[in-house]
Amino acid sequence: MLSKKTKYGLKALTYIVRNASDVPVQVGAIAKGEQIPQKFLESILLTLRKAGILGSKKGKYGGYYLRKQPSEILMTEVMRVLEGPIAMVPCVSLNFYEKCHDCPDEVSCSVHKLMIQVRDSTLNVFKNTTLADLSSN
Amino acid sequence: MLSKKTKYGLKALTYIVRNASDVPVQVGAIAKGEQIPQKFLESILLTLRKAGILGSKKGKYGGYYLRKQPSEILMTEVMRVLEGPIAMVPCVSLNFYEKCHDCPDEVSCSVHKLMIQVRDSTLNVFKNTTLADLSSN
DNA sequence: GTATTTCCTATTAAATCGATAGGATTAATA
DNA sequence: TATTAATCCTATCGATTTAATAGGAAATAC
Repeated sequence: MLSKKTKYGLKALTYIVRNASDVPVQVGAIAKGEQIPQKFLESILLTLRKAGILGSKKGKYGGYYLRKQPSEILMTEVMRVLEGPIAMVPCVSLNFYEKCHDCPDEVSCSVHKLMIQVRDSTLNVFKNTTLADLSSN
Repeated sequence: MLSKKTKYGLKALTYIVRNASDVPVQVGAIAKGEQIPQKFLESILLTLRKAGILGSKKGKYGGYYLRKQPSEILMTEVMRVLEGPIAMVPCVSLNFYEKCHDCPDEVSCSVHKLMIQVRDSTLNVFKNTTLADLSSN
């Protein structure tokens, strides 16, 4: 299941793309426009800022803005920041690899083989989709 | 994340394929061979039996066996029984569809579009993989 | 009839998720 | 400089889900 965090994060990002102007987009506006609990959204945008995807400005007329062009923000990056590993098991994760201890041998593991295929096919979608694609109608 | 339930279930199924004979395969043997807590495994195999994937025999020399040929058991079926929906959000699920209430319009939802692509690519893997594929070395 | 195995229900401990609370920090502007 | 408005930060909480365990009922081989 996609977490609410990720879902809200994606919606917020597209909202920012669609409402970008010379002043940053405020959390309150996004929360209202996308039906997201504001305090929850605050923490999500903070995560995206710390990951370098968003920039922010404090104080009056402050808010959030994109650090890169929408067409340069890949879903691989966004999903890893918000949702964590793209792979369904740590032992096939490219960015969050972990050996699984209940598995004597990865190569012969049936689950391993299947999950590599799932990872690759999902990865293929994410690396060919940018925030610009998401934001277009 | 893939649940332990699904992981154990897949391992158990391949164990049954690899150790099939004229007598059913016992839970204890699978648990030992695949390092799975036996009581937990019992409930998983019960789920697979109720779904029609496994058959069972009670009492001495009882155990579990496949109801179909390994090559006829698709991962789509197994995954839906063990893990539930293949889609990451209910609003793009083929077998477990649910409207999402925080979304005024599915067609224009950016998350929706992306998740349909992920669903289709994952589905493509599962429908082209059988238990026989998993069980071969 | 006894041992062995699956079947069934209930419970529990731990982890995760979604959300909230309350205030600290920063910046615009009157 | 005081006020207002926004992000920033930490902590916490309740609900849900997950992984696992417990205990015994039902069926079957011998």
